[in-house]
Amino acid sequence: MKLSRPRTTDVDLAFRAFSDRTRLRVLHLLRGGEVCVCDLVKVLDMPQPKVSRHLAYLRRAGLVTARKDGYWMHYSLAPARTDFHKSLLNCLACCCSSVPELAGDAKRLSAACASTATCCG
Amino acid sequence: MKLSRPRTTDVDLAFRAFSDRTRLRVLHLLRGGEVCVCDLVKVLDMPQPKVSRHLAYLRRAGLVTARKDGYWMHYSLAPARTDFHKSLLNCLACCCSSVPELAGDAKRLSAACASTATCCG
DNA sequence: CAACTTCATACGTCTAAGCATATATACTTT
DNA sequence: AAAGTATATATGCTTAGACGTATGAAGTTG
Repeated sequence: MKLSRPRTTDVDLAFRAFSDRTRLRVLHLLRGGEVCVCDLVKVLDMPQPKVSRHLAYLRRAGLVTARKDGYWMHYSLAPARTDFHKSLLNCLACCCSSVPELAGDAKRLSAACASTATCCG
Repeated sequence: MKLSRPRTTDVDLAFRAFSDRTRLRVLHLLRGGEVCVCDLVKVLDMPQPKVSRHLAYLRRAGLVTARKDGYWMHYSLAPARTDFHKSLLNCLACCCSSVPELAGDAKRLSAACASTATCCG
């Protein structure tokens, strides 16, 4: 007989989502409003499939929502429905100074969105 | 040349700590005050080395502190020094209803501490 | 419709991490 | 000091998950 492992809850999914550096960076970038995948790829300087894979995880965990617009897929933070979700987003707001990449990410995102060579421009 | 991976931060350690069901249960049990390892073992009904291993993780992540008293090692939640840490503990408080084991754990802990066959008694 | 762009997913590989078991350490009691 | 209790760690195994690469699907433009 196989040992029954505990059912995976939203809480598990959420904490696991936050425990990967790439996903944490994505979530942090989305705090300023929706961003399309191509801009995330530019800002994070990572292969597109890697970014998409992490976005899929965040979607499954209910942490982000996607909106399709022509070529582009825009992602945003899902509105917090529970107190737990709110606290989690609060953690996100608090960890800027402790995670080295976050400041640079925010800067590069503004730059990318200001440029004309982007879906935002 | 090897690809340099990002340095692991306290934030990473903390989120990873919370993303394991066993550690989440331990942290939740400690919310009521310090608990010794043998009681955690009873309440969680897990092999002692497993519990100790997770406690070691939580100690390294700065989330719990240990106090030795004769036979027994008492663990408690580390006081939150940062806003991030506070938010994280707040998540812990919010997720009771979403994680099925937590309610039963709390009950079994009271029972264990009320019994005479324990270090608390 | 053919070429091109954006994004998602499938596949195989490799590493991180959880587990059970065995063993070591620290302390107490006799 | 010998036996017993509580806790920590070491070892080997197994699985989850992150990665790069290749490919597929959806939409746009000429």
